[in-house]
Amino acid sequence: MILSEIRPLTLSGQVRDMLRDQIMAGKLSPGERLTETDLSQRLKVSRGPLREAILQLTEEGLLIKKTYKGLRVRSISLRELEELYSMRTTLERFAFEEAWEKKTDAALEDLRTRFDYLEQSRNAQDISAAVNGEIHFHSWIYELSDHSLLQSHWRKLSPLVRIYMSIHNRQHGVCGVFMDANDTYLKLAQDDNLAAALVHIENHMQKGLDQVYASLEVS
Amino acid sequence: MILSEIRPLTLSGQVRDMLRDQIMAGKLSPGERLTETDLSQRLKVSRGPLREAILQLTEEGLLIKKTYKGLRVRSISLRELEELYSMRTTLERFAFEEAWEKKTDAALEDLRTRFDYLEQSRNAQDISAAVNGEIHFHSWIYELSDHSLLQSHWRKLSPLVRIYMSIHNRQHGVCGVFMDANDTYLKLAQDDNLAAALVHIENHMQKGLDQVYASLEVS
DNA sequence: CGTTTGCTAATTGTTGACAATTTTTAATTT
DNA sequence: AAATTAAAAATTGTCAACAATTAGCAAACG
Repeated sequence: MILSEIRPLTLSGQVRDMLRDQIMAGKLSPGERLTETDLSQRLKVSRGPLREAILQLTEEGLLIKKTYKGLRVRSISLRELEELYSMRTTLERFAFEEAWEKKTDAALEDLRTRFDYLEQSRNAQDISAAVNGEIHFHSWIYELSDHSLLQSHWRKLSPLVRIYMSIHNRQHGVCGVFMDANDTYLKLAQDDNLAAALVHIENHMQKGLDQVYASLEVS
Repeated sequence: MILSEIRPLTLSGQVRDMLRDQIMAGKLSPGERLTETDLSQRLKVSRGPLREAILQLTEEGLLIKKTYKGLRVRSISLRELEELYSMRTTLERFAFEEAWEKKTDAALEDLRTRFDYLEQSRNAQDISAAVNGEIHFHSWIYELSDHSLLQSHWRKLSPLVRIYMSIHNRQHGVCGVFMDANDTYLKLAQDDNLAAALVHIENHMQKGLDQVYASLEVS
């Protein structure tokens, strides 16, 4: 008999996950002001656990909180977007360096599975699933790195990536940012050339930024 | 008239800072179990703000919290230490790349000031001040980078660096880990050779790790 | 004697009321 | 009428009591 540990789901944890999903899904739009009383009434939860959830989302960067002033949903400026790209490039290059020697056939099979899921969600035009798939696809290298500190920094960064993708996808359709780059990513991950993979990450990110600039000029 | 914004210091914020200081200073030893009731009585604060402080310190990695199980002060294993060094190398190299073009005479003067303060604390054998000085010295490049996302990741990492330094200094005296490397660091920061500086960071960190290994073999 | 079961004490999670602070609104003054 | 002040309404921060969960221990059972 195989049993895995059951970890109790605290109320504050459930609230945190719920709010995160809502923000990702764009139900709470960027810049929007939130009040604790309203949230606690709508969620049928007292303010204690709600405040704990809010605090965690603040640490993740999804909410902005000022003492006695209130709460706003994070919005991403162009400047912050540039920072997001450069930071992610740094972390993901490091992840590749750490993980490269740990690749196995099983791990590569795992990556292909994630890729297929992503493509499927894309074709189905399911924005939410596509964003999840994109994050899950790129999480692969971090998990493989087996570097828990790096993973915790990726967990800190990924919500911002998600929120940006959600915004972008809603504006430009689901086939937006990383349309074709991911199959190159998949190919290079399967190859045996670390240097080439590192270069691709750099290009991949730069391409994403360029698309953002382009979409800004149009609008 | 120049006035900076006054932000009210909430109770939870004060508790957070107080607890962080106590952990850094080693008043709460690694692995030690803490109970909320005891802390709230000793700090003369109700459990609400205390829990918020605890939550933040958990996010910083200084405390480990398990649902319904309790609270422990973080202890650093050798494995985690290796991760800490590699992660810090990655971030600090990135910070140098981002900040290199932004160096000014005033900024370099600032760095020298931080260096002097650090040396002074060292000579005075003031462990707490030396750790603060070390962090402040190395924070310089992150501040100069003007990259707020990078800075927030450094803020996440630095408490772990502090806690490690505290432990190490208490065991081996204040002149421990980075004794001579910092003046090289200072010299290279003032020079005009980015590549050399990047290499030094790598060496700097590796040297720190080697010292740890050496001290482990002795004990 | 070792194991299991049910109880008790201790600890964490949650709640609703209260205090401190800010924002809004209306009255007052110039 | 515009600007300033003062009361009020709304919102966030804090507290103390209550519920849920865990850990320790003793009695019951094999």
